[in-house]
Amino acid sequence: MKVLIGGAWPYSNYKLHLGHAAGLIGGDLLARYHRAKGDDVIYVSGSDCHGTPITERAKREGISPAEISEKYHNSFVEAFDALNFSYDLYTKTETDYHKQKVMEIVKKMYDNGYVYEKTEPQAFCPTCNKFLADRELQITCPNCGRVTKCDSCDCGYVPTEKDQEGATCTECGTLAIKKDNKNLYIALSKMQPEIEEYVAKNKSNWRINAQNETEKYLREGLRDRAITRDLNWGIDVPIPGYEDKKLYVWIEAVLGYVTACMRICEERGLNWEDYWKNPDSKIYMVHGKDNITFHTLIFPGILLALKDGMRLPDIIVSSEYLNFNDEKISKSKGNAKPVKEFCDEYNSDTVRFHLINNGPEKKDTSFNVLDYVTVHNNEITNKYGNFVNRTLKFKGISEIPQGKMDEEIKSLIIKAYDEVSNDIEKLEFKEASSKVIRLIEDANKYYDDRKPWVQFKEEDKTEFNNTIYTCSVLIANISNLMEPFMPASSAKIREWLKIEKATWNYIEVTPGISTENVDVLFTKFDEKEVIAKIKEEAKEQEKRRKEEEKLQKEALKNVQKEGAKLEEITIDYLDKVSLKVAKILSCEKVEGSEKLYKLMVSLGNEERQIVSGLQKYYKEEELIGKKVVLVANLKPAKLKGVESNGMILAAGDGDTVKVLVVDDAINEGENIS
RNA sequence: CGCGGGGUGGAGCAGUUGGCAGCUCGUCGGGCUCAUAACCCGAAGGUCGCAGGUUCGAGUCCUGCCCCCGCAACCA
Repeated sequence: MKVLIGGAWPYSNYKLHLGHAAGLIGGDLLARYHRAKGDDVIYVSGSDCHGTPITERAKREGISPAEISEKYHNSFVEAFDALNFSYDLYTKTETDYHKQKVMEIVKKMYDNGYVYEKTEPQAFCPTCNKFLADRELQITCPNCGRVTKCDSCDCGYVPTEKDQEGATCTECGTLAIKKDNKNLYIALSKMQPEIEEYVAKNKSNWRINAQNETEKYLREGLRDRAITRDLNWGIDVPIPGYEDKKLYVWIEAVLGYVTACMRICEERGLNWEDYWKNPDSKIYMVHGKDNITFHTLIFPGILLALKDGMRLPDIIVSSEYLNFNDEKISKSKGNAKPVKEFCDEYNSDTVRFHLINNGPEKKDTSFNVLDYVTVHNNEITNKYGNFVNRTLKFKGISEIPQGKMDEEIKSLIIKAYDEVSNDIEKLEFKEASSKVIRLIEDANKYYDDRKPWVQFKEEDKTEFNNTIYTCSVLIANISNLMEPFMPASSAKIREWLKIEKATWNYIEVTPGISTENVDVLFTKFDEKEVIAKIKEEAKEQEKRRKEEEKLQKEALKNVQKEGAKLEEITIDYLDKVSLKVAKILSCEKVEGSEKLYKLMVSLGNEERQIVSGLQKYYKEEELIGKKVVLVANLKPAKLKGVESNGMILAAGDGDTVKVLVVDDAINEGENIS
């Protein structure tokens, strides 16, 4: 059978962390499993190199987007190597091959009438002279009051269309305006019936989350989506009139599954259509839950729009999210553990195992370093590693003896192949890995029941030989069964037992093979050291977090300071601000605050309560009687639980701050303009 | 009422079509000595978030409530 496995294309804007690996490891597991079964497997992925976040990062770091994406592409390659991923091709979207093929495909969609042009108003920055994506627009979050980008706020709020009023350009701070913009759209709505049919036919082979998420969007009705973006970094739009735009990353990145397959087939003299247009092939897509609809709706939509018999993904392996030490993995928390570093520090085989056995298959799970170490020490090293060692390094033997295989154990092994197979094909990888561990437990039980250390001392060594031979056969087969989960240790065993390659069927070993070279499979970690290390890291993380916060605060201050200077505003903008002369009538400290004063001010015909942070700079009596400038139409706010209905203007550098005092000749309540 | 997932012995989880509540770690007791103080056997420990309902029988189905978490389309 032909099997194509597409691992999600990581976005080359950060280092690959354990959360990403948890979502992708299933792909390698499937690839190794199908190869062992003798299927023709092509397993592809690559780095997603284009899109806005990369251009932003490039600008920030003062280098080109190409350099940024290349840097992270290389770090991905290292990370996947560290985890022993067995891609047939790991490429990137920034290759001429990919770009060329994508342009051909998009042209075809256009010619087939599934891509059309539409003009809609979009946010535009007059200063930068460009259209802005949501993430390039900045507003004050109506939910938490912090400055945020328009795609989503850290507090979890997602700004609506309406919140975008008054949004400014993140680049230069200019107020964004609406301007008509012409884009190409993919006509997903037109393909709804076909996509529905596809989903209905295949969803039973998908993880539940993919089924639910996909059906939700189908119920709401598919919307056509823009496939072009106002960027200068990406793949050219192969349609005249779009020379200043690029293709949307999600459209071209998912096509990577096709272009990468084409390319590796070309290299190996195979026909890519055997995988993509063959009714008997099988296509797996492996990714995290945030990727679901791109793989179950948009990608099938693209393939359908080609109208040339492309096979749609059969099996969707979408995982939930992995937390790290019970915290959500995030850059701001600084706990995004890079895969490469973690594998170097610990053991890549058992990291893989833990990512699978404790993986976010059906719901979010947490990767806890201490749990990992427990699994590495107790489950893997003690049960598996020690079984190998107590068998092949039995005191007094130097080769695998001639013996008779225990029939009961043999049938147990054959059953294990069946069951593990079954679980893997049902996408229940956790259960599959547990079944292998159970076989190892049975192996240890068998060993203990047979008591080879007693048999060894008897005159007739036949029973002893049978025991050790049976256990050696167990080891050989366990190495096969473990191949999808822990390939490095399986490869070691194959080398010791002179087994050519991993296969998915019962095998026996050749008696007489020397066990001289056999070494320990896994070494344990010292739990105390690990705990100390975790504490140390937590400390550093906290430190980094604080520094980060400080930097952010300062940056924000600077933006606020310079923002007014940089941004030119019109007179009507100023008219929105009501400045009035106010006389301070009374002043007292706000209870429990070292900064705040509660003031009563007079505006002539009304009195107001204002809370102001002047405690450090004035004594109460110094303020009373002063005529100051008040922002009178500021939205009321509660500071330390005390309501404030305005803001007194002051200036200073932080050490000395003085309020702006108005000439005594001006009456309180007068407008300032 | 935006959508979805979850709440099961100290910890982390499994429980498919309703039929005596399981697994791993940890704890306690025992055995063994080939092995990386490892392996094997046994025990303690849960009113399955709360309340109600359907049923001969509910962790499992229905209703209401409480709590935690994730996602929310021009953002990878």
